[in-house]
Amino acid sequence: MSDLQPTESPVPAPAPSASVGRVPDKVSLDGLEDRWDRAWTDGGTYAFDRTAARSDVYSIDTPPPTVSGSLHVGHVFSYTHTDVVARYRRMSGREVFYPMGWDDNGLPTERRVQNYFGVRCDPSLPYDPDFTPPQVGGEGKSTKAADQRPISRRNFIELCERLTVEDEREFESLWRYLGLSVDWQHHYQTISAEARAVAQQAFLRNLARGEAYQAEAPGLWDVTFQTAVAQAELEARDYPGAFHRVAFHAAAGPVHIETTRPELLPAVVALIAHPDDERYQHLFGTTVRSPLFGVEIPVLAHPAAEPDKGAGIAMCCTFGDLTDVQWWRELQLPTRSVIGRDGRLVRDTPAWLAADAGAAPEAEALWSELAGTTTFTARTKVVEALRASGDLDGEPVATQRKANFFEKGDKPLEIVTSRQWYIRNGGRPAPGRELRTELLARGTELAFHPDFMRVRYENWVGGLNGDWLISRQRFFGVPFPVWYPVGDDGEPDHDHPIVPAESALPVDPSSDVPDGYTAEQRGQAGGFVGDPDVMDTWATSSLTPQIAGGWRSDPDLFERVFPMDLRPQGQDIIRTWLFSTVVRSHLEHGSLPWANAAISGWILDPDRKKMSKSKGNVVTPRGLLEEHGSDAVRYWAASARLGTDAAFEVGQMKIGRRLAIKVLNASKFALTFGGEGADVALDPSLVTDPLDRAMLAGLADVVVRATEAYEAYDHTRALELTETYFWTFCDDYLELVKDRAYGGGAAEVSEATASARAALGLALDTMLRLFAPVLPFATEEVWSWWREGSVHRAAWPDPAPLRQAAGDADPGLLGVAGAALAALRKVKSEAKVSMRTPILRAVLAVPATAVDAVGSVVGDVRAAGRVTGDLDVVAATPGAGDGAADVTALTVVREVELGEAEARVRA
RNA sequence: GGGCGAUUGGCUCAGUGGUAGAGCGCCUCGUUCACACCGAGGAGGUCACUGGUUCGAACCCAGUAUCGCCCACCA
Repeated sequence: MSDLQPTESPVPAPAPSASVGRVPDKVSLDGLEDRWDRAWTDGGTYAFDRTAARSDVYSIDTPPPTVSGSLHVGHVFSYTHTDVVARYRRMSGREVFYPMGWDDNGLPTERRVQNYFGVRCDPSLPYDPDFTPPQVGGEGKSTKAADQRPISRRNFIELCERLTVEDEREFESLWRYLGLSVDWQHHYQTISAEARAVAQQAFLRNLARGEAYQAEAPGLWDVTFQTAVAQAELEARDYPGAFHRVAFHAAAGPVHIETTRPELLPAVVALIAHPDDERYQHLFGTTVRSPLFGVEIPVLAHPAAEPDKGAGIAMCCTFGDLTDVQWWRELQLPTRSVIGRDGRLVRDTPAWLAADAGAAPEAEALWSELAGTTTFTARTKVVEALRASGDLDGEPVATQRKANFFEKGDKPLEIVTSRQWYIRNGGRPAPGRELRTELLARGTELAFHPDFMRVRYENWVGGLNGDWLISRQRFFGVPFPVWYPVGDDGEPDHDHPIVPAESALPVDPSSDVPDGYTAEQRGQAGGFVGDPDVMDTWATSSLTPQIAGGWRSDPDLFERVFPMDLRPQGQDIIRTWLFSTVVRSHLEHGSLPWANAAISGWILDPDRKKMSKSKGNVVTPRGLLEEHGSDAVRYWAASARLGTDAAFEVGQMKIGRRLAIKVLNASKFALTFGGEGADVALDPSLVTDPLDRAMLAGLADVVVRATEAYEAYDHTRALELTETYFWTFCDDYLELVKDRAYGGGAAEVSEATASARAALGLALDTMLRLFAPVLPFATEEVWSWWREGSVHRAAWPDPAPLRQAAGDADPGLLGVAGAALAALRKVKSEAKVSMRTPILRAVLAVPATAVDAVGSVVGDVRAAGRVTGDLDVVAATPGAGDGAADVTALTVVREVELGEAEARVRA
């Protein structure tokens, strides 16, 4: 929230300086998470400096996790990606605005509060300031609505806030343990007063500009939740059905149609075939009578009818599907609704079936059997009646069809006519086409990572078939900040909504009273009523940049963070969260809400299936982090590229753990050569040895390439480059130089020794910075041994001092030396002797082009290979011209004489 | 039906025109004083398939197959 909520720091941390300058005897990853989390909190390491200019800021529109759910490994995965980016940008000199939000608004919270406290929301009730819930903790209690006490919306929201505080504390704790470099001073809740005010203010501005409007129209309706739903919340699922071949009656004989929804027969308004369909030409312009109900309906032509579907002629009902809506609208058909909001057939006899209005008596009689039944029961009854009347041709043929479901629902959606609020999103043909073009253009401005994710945006925007329906007939959520005048006839005037001043927001029209009215006038003729609906949860989440950035309450902050730099999110909500945020920003600010969108992939379980929540919960994120260590789990996450699904792989975490431990140990080793603990010189001018220079030259290349990778949002590449070089550094370079770095214990430090020590220091300093975004704990631990401050506030490495130290050294020389060392190791390995076994004499054959190079490092190779006598280097390939020869493959030991290691002597 | 990804050693994945790579696993060896949560060495792949372009293809083009996902599909 932009109204800052100070975060309490649970336990005072030890002064960070206590450990500075001392390399411990024994290193460990255990306990680093808690220790450094405390130190970072106390040190304000990730605090956002709100005096920074916009150009220096890197702002992130963090996805707010749903707090009434639980975090699973997928969250850990994608939030790590964001944190890696945040840490890189921070080290690159940007002031990172990285808030955390909690999505505690919406159906999941609503349901949880109902069960937990045994209440339900009734917006018609007045607020009770002294309310105490009937129960606390829902285990084993009834979840039936009848057993839940009705309370006012405000009381309900208070309970939501009370319950979500608990969840949010737990979530924050996990994020801290994972090492997210969030500035916890900046966190927000989608249920908070500020978020509600932002959502209402944005809506009022949409309304004032004509972008929000109300319409009475057929729309998708969930009968379980009894609310309208938006196109973005649809999910097509397989649903069993059956084709029923049904006869309509024409003068010339029966006309057969096929339908999977015979219960809609009473709602039929026309039969429709394709204009070019020869079979039905003679019927166009005539009328037929519906079976059972005897309603006279026209036979019409429309190009949307598909000749090869079913019988080729369709029965158009109001409303069975979206095609019906299209026909109804374009052919101006009457409305004959028979399905109510509860999913049952309406109880009152529809006018066109009433006997006293001229309908056949049998029609009304049959209707009386159907009234109030579910669609399922009605279908059975209609089919029975059709069979009895002989209008069912043959038996129903089972089929599997696709039906639209609300993504959270389990019954197919019906189409119900209702008054709803919409926001323009380019989904409508005539007035919306221009907006659609603009929004598609925004899509091309936005940098998607990876780029191919853009097509999901384009597909969605291009395929919209209506504006964004934002009203929901639910109780918990952000209410529409409007009232309607009630006329003398007692009917609300929806065309002249009464709106509050922006300064009065947030309002709840079910309890607040508009200016110029008194509370007593609520619902009275000549008075007012509040809009009963709430906004879709996406109507609030589409404003996260505005909520987190202080659009309403902190314009100074907003100025510095908006438009934001990054929106990280999952690919599944491009059509919802990403798109709706673009719509709001485009309408309100005339800009994109952010410059970049980083799309994380799915976590797949070992069977290559999307990891389900239930499976994810078996392995809790906390357990995972505690078992492997946060750096290890972060390593696993960071090893997966953006937009790519990743396997949940414990093996990768073990590798990460090994890497983190190696960082600790190798650092300790590199820091202890001087004998004076962490006193390692970082002076590039001390580096004189060819091998040291080559190592630093290679490292400078790694810095350049890793930086390019991070700039391109390719953290995986950056990590891989760093990691590979680090292992070469450990396995070859450290081995090669350790004797020289020890300096034989001489009091006077030779130039060669000083060179090795300076190179080690420079390399370590650089590699810690390179690893810091992925392994924040291990790198910070090492940093604290010998450097001041936090590595996470240190500058991203600069290749310049490395290049200065390297001079014109060829980075390939380290590989040459490594190959020479490997050849000596191989001799011992094949002889099955200890690596400690001395080599009394050897001849090293190398490619002709590498003779000089090996010669320049032969001292270090001799030491590392424990060659006590002569080590001659000769050209393996007489004659030049093999410039491309692979040193690694061609470097072999020709003649060798092994000594005996003390170990073997003892054995 | 339209689209987007993917297909490389047992596993997880790099590799976008120049003689196939990494890690894990596996095999062999090594108690080395940074690290046994270790080290060294080794085996292991006709890069899904079929054509084409090219001096040369894992990589470019066309097509096919399989897997995953998005959109459309309710008569």
